[in-house]
Amino acid sequence: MVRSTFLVNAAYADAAREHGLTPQQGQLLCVLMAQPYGMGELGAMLGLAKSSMTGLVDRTERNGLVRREPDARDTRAVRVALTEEGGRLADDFYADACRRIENLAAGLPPADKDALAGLLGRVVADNEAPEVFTESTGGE
Amino acid sequence: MVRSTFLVNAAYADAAREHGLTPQQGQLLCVLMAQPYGMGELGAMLGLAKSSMTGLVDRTERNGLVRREPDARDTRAVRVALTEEGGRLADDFYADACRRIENLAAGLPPADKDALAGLLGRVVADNEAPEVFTESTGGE
DNA sequence: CTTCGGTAATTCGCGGCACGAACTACGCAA
DNA sequence: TTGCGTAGTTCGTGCCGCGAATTACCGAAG
Repeated sequence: MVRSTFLVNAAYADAAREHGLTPQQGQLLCVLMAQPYGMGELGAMLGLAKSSMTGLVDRTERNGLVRREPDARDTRAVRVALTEEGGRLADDFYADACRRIENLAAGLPPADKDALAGLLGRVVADNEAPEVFTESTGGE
Repeated sequence: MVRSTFLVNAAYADAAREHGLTPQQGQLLCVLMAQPYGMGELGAMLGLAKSSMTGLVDRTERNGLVRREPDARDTRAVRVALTEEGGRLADDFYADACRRIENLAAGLPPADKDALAGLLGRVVADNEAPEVFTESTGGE
């Protein structure tokens, strides 16, 4: 259902706005919660061109949420890391976004919520790691 | 699951791009498949400010997909309608987008697909028409 | 009829977002 | 050393979304 996607999108965007973030900047912060990454890695993870990343990191850096650090192993490369403030905001935003999305399913009985989570998890798993081992379904 | 939303978004965006549309223009076409609407109505349906609609309709009109028609009852108002070409494209795009999204669940057995559709439908129904009749669940 | 508040849409200026092409600067191997 | 590949940036373009101000009209109240 496409419409359920709109709901999630809207909930996500609302959560971001309420924390003074754009959805993209929020996503960036969430990715960086785990660990710092290089620009190229971030682009791959978020599905963006390198040139798009520069701007996104620029804006987020200007807001004091992330920092560019030199990579010890590679003079060319850069590690993007959360600042103190960025880390706090990321935690808050992440929790809030989860809460809101959880809330969308509030009308469902717990068993159905579990079922839904399980099904969506399967869909994600099926689509997240394709490419390899396309044995029987002559894909492309 | 937020990630399933990304998948749907990506599938939708891909479908749009392949038909030479932006996601927003694709959405506009889909809404107009049913019938023409005024600018204000469209803004409400798509969750956009009126000033945002003007530009979106401008660009889509420039591509020859929609047309502004005067409203017989109200000289101020405008009806936005699909052109011939826009109608064809809307049909194609809509079918394609549905196919792609359907495909995301291809790895699930039919029974699970039905279950998923049912659950998501409930979530949508619960969230689409709130506001009224919040009787027992002291909502908000 | 005139006045006047509300409404439909547009215009303007701003900023975010995404892209590709061109460029810099470095890593690395031949 | 030469030269290819890679990490990031810059630049120019276009889409998108917003709020504030503006234009033009509707409709009701006086």
